[in-house]
Amino acid sequence: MEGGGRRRKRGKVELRRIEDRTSRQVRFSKRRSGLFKKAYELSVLCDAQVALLVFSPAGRLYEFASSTSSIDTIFGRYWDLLDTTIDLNIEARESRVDCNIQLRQKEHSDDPVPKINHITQCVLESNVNELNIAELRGLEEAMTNALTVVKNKLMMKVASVLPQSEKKRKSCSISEPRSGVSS
Amino acid sequence: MEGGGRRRKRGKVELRRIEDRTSRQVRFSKRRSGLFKKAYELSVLCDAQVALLVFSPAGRLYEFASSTSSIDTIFGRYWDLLDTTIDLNIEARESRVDCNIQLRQKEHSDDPVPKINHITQCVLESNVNELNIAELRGLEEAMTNALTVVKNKLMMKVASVLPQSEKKRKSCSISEPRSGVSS
DNA sequence: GAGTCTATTGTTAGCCC
DNA sequence: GGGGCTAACAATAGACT
Repeated sequence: MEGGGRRRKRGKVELRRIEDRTSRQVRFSKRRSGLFKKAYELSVLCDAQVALLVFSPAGRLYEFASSTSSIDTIFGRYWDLLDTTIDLNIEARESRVDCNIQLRQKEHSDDPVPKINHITQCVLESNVNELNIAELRGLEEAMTNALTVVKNKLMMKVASVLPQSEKKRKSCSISEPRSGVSS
Repeated sequence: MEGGGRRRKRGKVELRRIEDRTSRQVRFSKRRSGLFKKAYELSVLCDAQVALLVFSPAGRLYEFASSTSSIDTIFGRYWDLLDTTIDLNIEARESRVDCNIQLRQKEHSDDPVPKINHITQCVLESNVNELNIAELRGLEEAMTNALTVVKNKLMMKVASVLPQSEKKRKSCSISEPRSGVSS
């Protein structure tokens, strides 16, 4: 078996991106299956609701949801917990940009201890035309995050009023094409 | 070490719900941290986008998102792969709802500054959870437009400070990493 | 790519505090 | 609830098919 000496020397795993493309792909495949197995075990053993989304570097989607739920259900529950307030005040002519985005987790009935998940704050003060690069980056990121939240809220809201039979229909649309599951 | 005999006899893990409440809670806590660690390692080692949501039986939420993204972003990407036209369908059904935010937006489509100003009117102090579908759609569009303006400003700003020889290259964006393993 | 093998590292069950 | 300990299991890196 071993032929010419020991076959390997593993060494501890360094926690950084694997540079070699092939090796990274192999690692991804193996660790992904391990991760999904762990997620499954947690959901069964401990009766937990688990939703897991993984996009490979190539853009392929892998998903898991604990058996009693769907991904949409679990993420919807997540969003229901977020008490989202977006206070976006931009007055370009007044030379002032003020962007404040907060995502808070509401109290859960079973758990009286409120937990703050995210507090993203971006307060910039100047004309949008006079913002420096760092400020523009901050504003861009804050607005991107806020926009994503709005989109997701919208989707959940829309889905909640659609007939069940239409919720999962994938159809052509005006959205730009994306890379995705090709299988 | 073994003192008065061996301390335990583990046996293989049975894949079924742990009945004892305390034991299940302890298992959940330990396995959850293990799962999140695995998710983190996968995202770093293999450069994958990972979103993980776990609800404990008690209803407490635990979440993880790979450092370059947020849960909202990753789930939005997931949704984009599946349900790109739901909002269009519902728009037709709900067309009787007045989308005045959207309409006002379009009046100024040639001038970015008034666009941004309109966000003030649309979003100021609004609670996203309480918006209806039409309002969410208007908000989405307004924010998308404003974000485009910010991105363009940023691009121009970056170009203006680049050395002449690099101006023709598309500049890479430097986004700072976020918190890694959430616990 | 995916599957097999095995030495090695990594995880965790059952205790304790 | 959380943290530490250690032995018993489990996951997996590297090599090969």
